[in-house]
Amino acid sequence: MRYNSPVMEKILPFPFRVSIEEALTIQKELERRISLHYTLEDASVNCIGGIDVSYLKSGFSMAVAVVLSFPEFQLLEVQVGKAPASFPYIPGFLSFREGPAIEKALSRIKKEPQLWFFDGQGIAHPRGVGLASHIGVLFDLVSIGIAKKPLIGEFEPPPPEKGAYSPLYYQEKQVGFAVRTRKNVKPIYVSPGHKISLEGALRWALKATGRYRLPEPTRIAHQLSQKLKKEGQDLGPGNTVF
DNA sequence: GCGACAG
DNA sequence: ATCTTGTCGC
Repeated sequence: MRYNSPVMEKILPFPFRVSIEEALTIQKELERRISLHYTLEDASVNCIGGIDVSYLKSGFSMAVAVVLSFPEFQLLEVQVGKAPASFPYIPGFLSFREGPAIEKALSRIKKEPQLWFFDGQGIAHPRGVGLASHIGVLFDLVSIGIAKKPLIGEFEPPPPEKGAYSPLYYQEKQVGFAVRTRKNVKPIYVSPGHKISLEGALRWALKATGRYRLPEPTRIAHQLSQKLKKEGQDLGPGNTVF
């Protein structure tokens, strides 16, 4: 796992530890590098990844990255990354709070999934660069944003049937979809992160969904994240920044 | 100014 | 996200 060098030339050496002003500049730089072109070869996708972040009493954030086989959804790899949660949570700047831990977890992944799922927005963001897009461009990954709640935009509630969806618009443009992954259950908000199209993101979000509201990658990552935290995993595969 | 506001 | 138990319903 390495940084997308062209991007890093612009935002090294501290991609996440920045001021709001610098964060805005970085987001602008990353946004222009987002690709919404679908390049995945569906038949060759046999591995998908998911990342979720939880917070520890210690003030650290812990990111859990999981790799699942596709379409079996068997757990193939788990990596953990911890870092001080120094940047505060500010809607529109989540990447800067969770980025450090995510970078740690991603850097330890050995098996490379063809597609990554993030718990947050992709391009459905005030400046078009949500968590999935931000990390996607930074690490040159194909990514999709899977959010449990909308951040921006307008949409009509999709029909209460499993698989139903409606477009999510923001400033005249479609930036994602409100998707009903289960009958009579609240929808999730799907938007492309990087190197994938709107339709591709929608299709893969549904293909990666099993019997639960959330797609398997982020669902499993979240489940493990909560489990590891509860068991006080201050040891294990995860180390610390600094 | 008021309300909204991923995790 | 996090603080927190049981409980109603598909």
